[in-house]
Amino acid sequence: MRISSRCEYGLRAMVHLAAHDAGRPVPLPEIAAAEGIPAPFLERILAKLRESGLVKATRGVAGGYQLARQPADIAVGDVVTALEGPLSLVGCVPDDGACDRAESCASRVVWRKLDSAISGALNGITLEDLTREAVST
Amino acid sequence: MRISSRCEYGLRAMVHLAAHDAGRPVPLPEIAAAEGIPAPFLERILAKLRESGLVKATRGVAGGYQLARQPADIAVGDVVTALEGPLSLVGCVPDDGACDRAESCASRVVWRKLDSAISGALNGITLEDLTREAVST
DNA sequence: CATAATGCCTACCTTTCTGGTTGGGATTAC
DNA sequence: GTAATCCCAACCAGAAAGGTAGGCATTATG
Repeated sequence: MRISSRCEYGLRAMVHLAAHDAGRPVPLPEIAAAEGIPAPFLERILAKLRESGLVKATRGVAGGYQLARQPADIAVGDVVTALEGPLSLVGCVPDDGACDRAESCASRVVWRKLDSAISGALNGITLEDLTREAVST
Repeated sequence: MRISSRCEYGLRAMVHLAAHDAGRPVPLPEIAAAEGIPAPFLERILAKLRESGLVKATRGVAGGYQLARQPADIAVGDVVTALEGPLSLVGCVPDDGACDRAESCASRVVWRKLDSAISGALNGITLEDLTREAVST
C-alpha cells in the first residue's frame, strides 16, 4: 500500500500552483523543473486534474496552468481522488451487494473504518494549509 | 489505492482461525473452502503469516494452522504489515534524508498525517474485536 | 511399513499497473 | 510566421498482482 508517484507529483504540482499564484498562468515546464518531475509525465497528470476541474489551462504563448478554485477550497482528498479514482480501498465497502460471506462482513468493519480514517485525513487538509507550511520561494 | 486480495484473504483467514479455535489446528483446505479462497494462493499467504510469527503450523495428518497468540493480542495492523510490508505510504516519511525539496516537504505533512491515521485505524482493531462481530458459524 | 493427509517450497504464467518516452498536432501572443 | 505553450494518442519496459502446477517433507493411522 503505497502512494503512487503520480499522486505525489500531482499534489506537489498543486501546491506549487497554490504558492506561485500571481494571476498569471504557470507554464508546465516551470513546474516540472521546480519540482523535478518529468515534463511529459506531469502533462498527463495535469490533464487529469484539468478534467476533474481542479486546474484550468490557458493555451498559447503566455499560457500555463492555474488553480480553478481558491486553495482553501481544494482539499488534498480532491487531488488524490482525481488522480487515483475513488478513495475506497475495497469493493464491498460502498457496494452492499458484493458481500455474501459472514466472515467477510467481519473484516468489512475494518475496511470501512480504514476508509473513513483515510478520507478524514485527506479531506481535512486543504492546499491553503499546505502553502502555509511550505517555504515560499 | 486499493487493498490487495492477498491482504483481504489474509485477514479473513485470521478471523476464521480466531473464530474456529478449538485447540485443534485448522487445515488449510478447510479455511480455503469456507472463505472461498484459492487454496494454493492461501498457502503462500499463510506462509508469510507464519514467517511473521502470527500463526503456527502443524504438519502431518491432523495438522493445520492456529493463531500464535491470543486474538486480543493480534491487531489488524499486524496482519496487514506482515502481508504488505511496512504501512508507510511514501518513502520520505520514515526516512529524513530522502527529501531535499521545499515543496516536497509541504506535501510530506499530508503523508505523515495519513500514515498515522491509517496506523491508528488498523492498530486499534484486534481479531477479538472482529470475532465479536462475525456470525459464528 | 504403507498410505493418505497435510504443510512447505519453487517455478511459472497472464494480466494489469506504473512510470515513462516519442512524436505530432492545435492555439495564441508577439 | 514563429515560438511557446497546451493537447493527445501511441508505445514501451519493468514490476506487481493474482493465480496455477508440481513435487518434496512430515506425520497420524492402519
